[in-house]
Amino acid sequence: MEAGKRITTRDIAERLGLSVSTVGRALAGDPRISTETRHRVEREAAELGYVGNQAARMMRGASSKVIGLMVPDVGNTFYSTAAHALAQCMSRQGYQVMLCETGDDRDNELAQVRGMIAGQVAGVIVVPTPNPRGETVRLLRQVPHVQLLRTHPDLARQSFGIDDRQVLRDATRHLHDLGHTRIAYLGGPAGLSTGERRLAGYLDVVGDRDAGLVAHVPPGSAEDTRRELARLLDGPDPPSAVVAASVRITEGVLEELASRCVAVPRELSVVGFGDELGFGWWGPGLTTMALPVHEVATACSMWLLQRLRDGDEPAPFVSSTGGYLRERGSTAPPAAGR
Amino acid sequence: MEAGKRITTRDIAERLGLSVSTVGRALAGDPRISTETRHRVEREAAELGYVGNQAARMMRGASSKVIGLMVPDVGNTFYSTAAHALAQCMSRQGYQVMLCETGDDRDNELAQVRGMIAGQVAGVIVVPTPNPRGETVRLLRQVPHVQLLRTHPDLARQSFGIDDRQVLRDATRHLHDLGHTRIAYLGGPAGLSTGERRLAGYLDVVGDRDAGLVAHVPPGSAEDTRRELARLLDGPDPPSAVVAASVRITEGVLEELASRCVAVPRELSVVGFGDELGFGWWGPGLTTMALPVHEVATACSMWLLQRLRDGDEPAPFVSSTGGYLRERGSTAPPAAGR
DNA sequence: CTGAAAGCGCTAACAT
DNA sequence: ATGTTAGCGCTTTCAG
Repeated sequence: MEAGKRITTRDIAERLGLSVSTVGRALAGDPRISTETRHRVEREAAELGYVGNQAARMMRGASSKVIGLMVPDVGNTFYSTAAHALAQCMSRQGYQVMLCETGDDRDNELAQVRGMIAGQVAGVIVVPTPNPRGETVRLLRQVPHVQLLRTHPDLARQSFGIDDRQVLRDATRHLHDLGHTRIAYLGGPAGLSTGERRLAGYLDVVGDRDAGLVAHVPPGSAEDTRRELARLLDGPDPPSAVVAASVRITEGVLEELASRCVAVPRELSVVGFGDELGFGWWGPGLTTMALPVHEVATACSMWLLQRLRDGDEPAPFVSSTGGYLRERGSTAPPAAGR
Repeated sequence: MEAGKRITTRDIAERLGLSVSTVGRALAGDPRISTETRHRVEREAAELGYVGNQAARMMRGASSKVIGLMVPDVGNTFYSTAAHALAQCMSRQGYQVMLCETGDDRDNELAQVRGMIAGQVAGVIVVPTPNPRGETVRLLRQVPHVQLLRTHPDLARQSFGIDDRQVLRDATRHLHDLGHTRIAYLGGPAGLSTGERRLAGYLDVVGDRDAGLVAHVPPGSAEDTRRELARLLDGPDPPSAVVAASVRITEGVLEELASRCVAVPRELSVVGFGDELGFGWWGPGLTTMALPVHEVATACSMWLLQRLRDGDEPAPFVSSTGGYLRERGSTAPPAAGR
């Protein structure tokens, strides 16, 4: 299938009876090279399909034009949206994206970081796992990086995220304002920076009153979400409303409610997290918090690229963008009987 | 933020009073090195946070442990599903994924290929654009690669895809068997290998009878799909059923039908392409063709990794996996009046 | 304007 | 069991 050997500057030099340095200079557009020689070189290079060897350039200290992106799972639209935004920004500026999935596992995360460092990435955009290994932190510190969506205190002091607390506060307040007093919260496992802020936003509105209605769902499986929701609904004194605190959890909630044929919003009001495609079709239309993931990811990559260009030590910087409520049909005042 | 200098074998060697080759051999687990020395080296390496320089290794002929993945758009769940499958396979085998978006633009595609070749990827998994540039083809041929989901005749003779023709034949037959005689087809632009096969599958069932009901939608925008569908529905003698021939088009169809409040399946039956999250929630539940994208992508990456391991020239090989009909509520026999 | 040579970090052949 | 040397492809002095 492939021709094995790659064309090098030396191939071009020999074929033209020049030295490698002349060829190299011509290709680099060095003004000292005569226009005619430069053209000959360029033509030959195009002819042979020459592509420079990035590894060799990097050994000479060139930066790599590769940005590492570490996300828990690109299968999750939350992160594939971010990956898409990044890929666009990066390619526009001549950078490439090295995609790494951590699966939210710290050892996996470390292995991936090792790979990126070994591959000499120019910078890293990381959605850190809840509790990264010390070595992961040390390695990441060797390279310009920025945190996306989640933050861990030991990593870069620069981060771009969603204002998780505001998002959940607004979601919860919407239900509160409708008159709900038993609002259940379905969130991710404890220990995640975002999870804590989302819970705080919820508690901002309900106080400690509904502590019994807070459920922490293990990550990953939709089944867990469905089970937790079922537990809440089947328990004594069930909630009249539910807020979901992640995209995955929202999906699980929607599936469970659809399969149980719960009458939304008559029996139960629901507010989702994120506005994925299809949320508008669900039942009466899902009222949900729309999140600017694409915009945040774009800003994040712009910032990193700029920082790579400047080269200087950046000041601590935390960007936190809010979401907004998109009202559809899944919320209403609680039924009279409750 | 970062400590600038990376630790090299030489740093370790100097600190331990050894030569670089001894250090290199110790790190590589060469049996000639005494266990004690090896331990000293390993400890020091761990201490300093040594990570080998992949660029230097590659200059010595080592392969890069990086697989390039070229897709039109990771924002499309069709491809993010594939990316997820790949990332999992690859990381399990110690490989990394370089993610490239072509945006279905051939010049962009060429630029991305250049970047991958320059970066010395070990192999490439490509979803080719409809009409790649000659240079793109020449460059890809220099490196082990395989085609995913789409195929272009000038690229690798190895490909993993969906049996597009069967998928659309089954979708259309389902409507035909229900008694529909005016079945509209909404597909991608002409020129794409998959588009032609999907259209062929449709025509296998309807013959040339419904040629007036075939609409080609430009890629990318949901608006185009909605407009084409509107044109068909508002035209004289409108269809009693619609088949969609891509995920994006399916999404556009669902949005348009929802916003028009078309009574599905009473006024119009619909069969979708792919079974994305939320398709089951839409209206009466979307009857659709479920596609094994994850499985196909997994098989594809396994094959490529195996091929890299073997090193030998592979035989032409085309894998084409079928989909199956998932019946939900959006299809029914045509209304009496039609 | 162009050529010769050194060196980036690593490994493999060739010495001890 | 360890050290020395050469060279991968490229850029960058330093010499013409």
